[in-house]
Amino acid sequence: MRLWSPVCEAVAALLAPYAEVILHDVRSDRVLGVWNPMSGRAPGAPSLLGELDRLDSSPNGVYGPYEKLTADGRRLSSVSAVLRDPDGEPSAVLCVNLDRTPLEQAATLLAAFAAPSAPRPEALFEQDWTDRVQRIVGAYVREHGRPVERLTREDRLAVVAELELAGVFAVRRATAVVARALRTSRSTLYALLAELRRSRP
Amino acid sequence: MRLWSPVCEAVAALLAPYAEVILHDVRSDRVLGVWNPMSGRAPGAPSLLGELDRLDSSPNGVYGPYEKLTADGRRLSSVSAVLRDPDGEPSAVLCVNLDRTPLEQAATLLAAFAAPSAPRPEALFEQDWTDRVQRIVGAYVREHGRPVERLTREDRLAVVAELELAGVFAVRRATAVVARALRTSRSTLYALLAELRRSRP
DNA sequence: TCCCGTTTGGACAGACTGTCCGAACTGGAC
DNA sequence: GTCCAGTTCGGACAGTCTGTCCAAACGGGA
Repeated sequence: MRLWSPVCEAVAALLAPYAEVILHDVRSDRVLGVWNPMSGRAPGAPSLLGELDRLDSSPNGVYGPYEKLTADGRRLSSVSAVLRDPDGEPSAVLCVNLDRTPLEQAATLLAAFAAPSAPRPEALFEQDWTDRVQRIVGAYVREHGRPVERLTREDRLAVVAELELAGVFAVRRATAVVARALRTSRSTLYALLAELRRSRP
Repeated sequence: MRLWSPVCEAVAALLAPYAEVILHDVRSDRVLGVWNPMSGRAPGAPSLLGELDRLDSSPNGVYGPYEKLTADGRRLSSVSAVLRDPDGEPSAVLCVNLDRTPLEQAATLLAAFAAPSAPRPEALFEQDWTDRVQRIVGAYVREHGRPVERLTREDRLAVVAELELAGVFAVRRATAVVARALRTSRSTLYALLAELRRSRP
């Protein structure tokens, strides 16, 4: 698939130094090549393309852009494209990761000039998120007339879905709190969560 | 200080099995005794009473109740009392930790009866909290007319204080994002954070 | 009673957090 | 220009938290 290399190189050069281009092999699920490496991945590494399942679900084979968060705190905008053989079979996946943080920082910088000393209402973050958990669980219980300890697997799955949707699991130590609120074990909670994210990642 | 043991035992018995009573020795900063152990601490263990500094700052020697969160997700209401020698010298600290989760669960259970199928508007959690970080930083920059990379130590300290107040650091992976937004290193961010929490814990 | 799907605690690897350190850097004072 | 105190930085580290896996226990039908 060295066929695609020039394309990758061109894209990488165009967007350097803020974009990384990765070419994945569909067959072996491995990284074929990386241009402008940022994420630390190298050729030969497993692709970890959970997305491959979904790749057939887009009409034009292009996915994203969607947001990623790297370990060191950069925000990436990421797009993928399925590359096909002449016979139409998917053979490779091209991913471009663009680091948004420099742009954002430039934006805040410019904003400093543009805006004339704005007031700062800055609504606070949800402080007592454990209450939130309790309330979401409570609401479900109420609607279904079943006390927490008698919820079925499906019930809990639904509640976990709601909590996930509400972004609860982005909070530190949330799983312990949720598991306890749901009267279940850490193990089971993770199982539910995995099941959930399998169906809608 | 076995003088206080009966008191501890009585309190523990009264509130069992949802309360833990810990008696600390001020002199050695160690745990003298534990009744109804819940937190896994045992006599002889270091008290880790950072609170000792503040103990003199309350008129009656009673602190709390304030909220704690245990590793396994229980919410505790916690109160402390400074016990004094006949000569008025602080000699021990009595801590009572009451597990609130059973009560809360009972409350949600009862709510299921009391409330007639409420609607569920349930405002969502802050989804894109990284934007929030950018905005808070941006607002500060704007107000002080200094671009991010030229903020002084004091500036950053102030921004971190705001972010902390906004609960940002309760979110997973927040430090990396903040460090990057503040154009500083992880190390320095933690230093600022430590300095901050030292002054107002 | 047996069976099958579910739940659980425990073990585990890996990620994340927070601390510490020596080295490098910075901006004044001299 | 040199020196110094204060600050920042990257790397190393221990400890915690996350998420996965497993074998054993459980539970409710057939």
